[in-house]
Amino acid sequence: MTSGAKTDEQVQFKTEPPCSACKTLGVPCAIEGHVTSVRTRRGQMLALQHDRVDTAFIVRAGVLILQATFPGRTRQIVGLYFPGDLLRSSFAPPCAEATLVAAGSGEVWRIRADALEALAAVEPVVRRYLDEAVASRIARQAIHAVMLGQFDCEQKVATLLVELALRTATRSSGYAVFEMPFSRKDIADYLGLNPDTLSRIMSRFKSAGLIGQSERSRMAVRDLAALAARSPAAQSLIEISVARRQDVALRAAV
Amino acid sequence: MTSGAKTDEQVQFKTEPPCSACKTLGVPCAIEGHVTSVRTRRGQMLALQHDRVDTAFIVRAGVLILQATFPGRTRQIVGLYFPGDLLRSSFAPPCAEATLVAAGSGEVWRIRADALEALAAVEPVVRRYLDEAVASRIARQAIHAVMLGQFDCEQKVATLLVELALRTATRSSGYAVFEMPFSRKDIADYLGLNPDTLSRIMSRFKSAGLIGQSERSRMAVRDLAALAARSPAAQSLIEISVARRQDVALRAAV
DNA sequence: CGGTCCATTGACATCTTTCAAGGCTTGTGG
DNA sequence: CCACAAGCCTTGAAAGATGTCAATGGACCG
Repeated sequence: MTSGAKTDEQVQFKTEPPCSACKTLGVPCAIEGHVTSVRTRRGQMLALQHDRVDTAFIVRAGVLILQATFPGRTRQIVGLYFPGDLLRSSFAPPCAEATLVAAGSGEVWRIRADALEALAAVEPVVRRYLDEAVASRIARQAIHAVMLGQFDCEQKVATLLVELALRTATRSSGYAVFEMPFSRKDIADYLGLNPDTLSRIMSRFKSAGLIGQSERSRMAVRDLAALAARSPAAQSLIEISVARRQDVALRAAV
Repeated sequence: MTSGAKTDEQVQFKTEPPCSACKTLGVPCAIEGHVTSVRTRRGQMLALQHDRVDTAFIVRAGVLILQATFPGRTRQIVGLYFPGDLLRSSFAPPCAEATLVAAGSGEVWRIRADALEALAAVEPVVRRYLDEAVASRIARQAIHAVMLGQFDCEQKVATLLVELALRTATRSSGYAVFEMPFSRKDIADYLGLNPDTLSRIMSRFKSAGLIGQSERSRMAVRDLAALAARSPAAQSLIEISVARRQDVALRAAV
């Protein structure tokens, strides 16, 4: 690690036209000059506490997994962080072996939480970004909780597929195709199922024509509407997805 | 509702010695002059969006329940809010019939989110309170997610009892006694169980001597250590509880 | 005193996990 | 280029846990 964490005196007011990254992710470019950029590859662990201080991570590309393990139990993935999402080390529960792992190759910005706070104090755009990122995280965790507590296994899988499709899919000849940087075990640990059960559901979805044949690390959703019909949370996820895009468009227009 | 929401011009800088409420809950008293105080009684619903604007709630006494229901499923309680906790309407997932309900009698401060934000901009104490309240909420939701996804039903119940004991119990002759402002169904909906199963677990705990005979809306924990031993999350909850107290003590000392 | 709501408990059904075997994919080394 | 090994995924059968339904009992309220 050559660049190290930025210190407070480097934080200063900057006004620039929105860069392309701002337009697509909603992350204020004012932050860029103050971060350490980290490239990730599949399975790479990121230290949550850097130099023992509260640290913030902003996902630029790829997906981050925040997982927690309590003694005697298998791990639970408590959150998926997509491009534009923000994560702070203080989000991780104490005493829970919380770790942050890259699901696939990608890029992450790292910045000391106090430096980010200082930026937010002088840049209203940054403040708004922080507020929204945090509120949307809590709302999404709430959806995750409903899913874990109330959905049966088929609904859980449908919900995840809809979420991933809305987040990262590109359309190609009727299919919504997206990278699947998770192993079966990862998905199972996110949904609170076991891998065998998950495999059964996937097979069922395949034979029902909802998804295409899996090509290892890539997923092709054939009938997103039918999938959404099986997920009680679909409407909420769509709403969030729409809100995010409008929000980004709005910010880019400013 | 006679007082109505505070408007922006009412927000101004105030510096006072910490009041007793600050010392016990960690909520900066600078906020007090700008809030609408609401008294609650059991089952009372609080409108999440007041006058269609993002609203913040700060619990002063009692417990608030944030619940969400997706179409075709029973409700899930996604969070319990104890005295000192902060809640914003943007924390509720969209399209999910999210409602905020008082679990028992108590007091809640209500303030427009933008007014609170303006306060935080000029009062570092308020800013720090907001940051910590939000981070601790996310961390607690993560613990909730692990519980919902990985714990068996006995561990879930043990976890809730430990959490409530740490939050609100008073010791009396060896027992940790606390008010139980939740019905069996409330608890079941928080833990992702059904009420019948929950009842069985409670009976099992009673005959094992972990808890005393229930006296309707009051719980007496007989052997907190044994209960904690059955909850993989006990250590985390204790940690959070200790951190909160130290934090409050620290702030009161300033 | 009777009614209503909530909690408890048993019997049973269902869903999910567990365990084990086998197949497929991927990467490595000859 | 092929053979082989390792890991992951799939699938069946059986076991276990949890949910469902229904009956009963108790507390609170009018």
